[in-house]
Amino acid sequence: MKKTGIVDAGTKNGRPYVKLAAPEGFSVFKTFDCGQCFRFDPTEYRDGYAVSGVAHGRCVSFAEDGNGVTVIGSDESDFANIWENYLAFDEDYDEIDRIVTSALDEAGNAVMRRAAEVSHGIRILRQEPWEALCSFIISQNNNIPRIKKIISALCENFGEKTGDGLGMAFPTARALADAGEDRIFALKTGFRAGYIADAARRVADGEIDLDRVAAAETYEEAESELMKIRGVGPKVAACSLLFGFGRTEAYPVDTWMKKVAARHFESGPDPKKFGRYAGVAQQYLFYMERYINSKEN
DNA sequence: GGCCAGGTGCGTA
DNA sequence: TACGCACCTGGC
Repeated sequence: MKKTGIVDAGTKNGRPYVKLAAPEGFSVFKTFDCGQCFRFDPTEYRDGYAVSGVAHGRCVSFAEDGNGVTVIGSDESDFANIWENYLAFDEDYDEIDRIVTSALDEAGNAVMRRAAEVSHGIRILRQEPWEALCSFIISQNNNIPRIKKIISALCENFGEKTGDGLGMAFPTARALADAGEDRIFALKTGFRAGYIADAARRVADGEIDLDRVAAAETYEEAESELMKIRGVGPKVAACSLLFGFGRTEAYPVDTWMKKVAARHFESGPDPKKFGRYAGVAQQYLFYMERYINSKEN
């Protein structure tokens, strides 16, 4: 794998930035468009594409153009300590692609090659566990614009200002537990208000220890711990584990993945065949299906 | 007006 | 164990 490195760093318009030699094929657009995170939006960027948002309690922008990727709002130390890991730059996606496109039978591999091609450049982000858990509780029976709206409202009401004062961090479990179900419901969370409150209380009280979930030996162990929370079923647990706990073997099955199974496979792909990269395979198939769907409509 | 949106819990067979 | 159905809300 080509080594990721900083090729330039400095300050522009009062904000630090680092310019990267990013891994070949890394796509800011696809990574932040594929539905894995809800706090980033496209922003104006000359000669390229950029998203801005908040993660790990910091405001940050990721910009891509013909020359590479720039992280705005980050100095060299933040990049090394936070964003390099957030973007999972230590993962070798060329190798992962080889694995997920050769795990099935001939027909299945052909589907996977197509999915990997359409999705080329997506990286599974390493988001904060609590934020991911809470976000995917909100995602159930919901659409992306409204999920983003609700999360933004939670941050505005119960989050703390980011260090640079430019944005609001995702509220802690304690903050949401203290807020209580009624105030969470008031932000149009609907029937999910009770779920969010339950999750917040259990996490804040230490009844559910997210560090222990992260350190769990087996997937089943981590899953069953999360599923103690009201409103967390297999799908929400899988999304949380994949996007918030670094469990790349998690394989969330939602309505899109059911469409994938019906459209492209005799009997849906067996996630076990993809081993510890089932989640990446899932994300590729998911992205392909949504891509196909957007072309048809 | 009814249906759907990146599910889940609950009641019923 | 395996269904069907309701659930808040907003957009079409």
